[in-house]
Amino acid sequence: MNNSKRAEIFARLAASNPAPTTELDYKTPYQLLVAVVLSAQATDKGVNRATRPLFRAHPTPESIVALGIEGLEEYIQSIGLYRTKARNVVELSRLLLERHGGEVPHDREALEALPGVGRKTANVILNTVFGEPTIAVDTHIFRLANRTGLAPGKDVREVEDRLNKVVPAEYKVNAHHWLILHGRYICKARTPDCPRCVIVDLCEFKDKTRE
DNA sequence: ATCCCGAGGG
DNA sequence: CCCTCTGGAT
Repeated sequence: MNNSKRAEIFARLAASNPAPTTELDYKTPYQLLVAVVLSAQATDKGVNRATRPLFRAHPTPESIVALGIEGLEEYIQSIGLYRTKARNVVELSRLLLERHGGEVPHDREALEALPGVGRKTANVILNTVFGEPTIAVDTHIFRLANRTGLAPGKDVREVEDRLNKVVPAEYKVNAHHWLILHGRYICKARTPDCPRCVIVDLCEFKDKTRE
């Protein structure tokens, strides 16, 4: 796929998507960090259902640490991987207080040093909280990038590197949100909604119904 | 490569 | 019933 085609794809995604936003409910950078950690292998709806009452009762790292692992498990039991996540979130909150004054650090190394936080989560925070031009490649974006031919790669890191080379400068900060929304609602895993897709004509996948 | 883990979609 | 969901750590 050539670059003018790619530029056209980003232009259309920009035009067809609403203002960039996450679908996770949160009020502070800390809450976003917790919500993203909880979202691993879980749906955003499920995460929001759990975090709404959680954040109402325990909005801060101090409060989550006080709540403790077992207490947190009760809030997030309906999410997959809840034991690991409860441990990670309480420990992560403790480390935030210990190392960063309870604030979410604007620093990739510091973020990835927190339990439960890997490259993908760090990229979401850097982009959404700090406005950096990072692209967090999740399952949606990985599928979209490969399927369409936009930025094919064998693993998540390769797709991320290719996307970073290919995204036009003016879309760097918002590209992540448009890509993920398109992957989630249009270029769906099982049943892609090609009739409603604004880039079908540029897509290498358009005639197939399955990968 | 495998485990952690449960809910909901198709 | 099988698969997927905004992964990360071992």
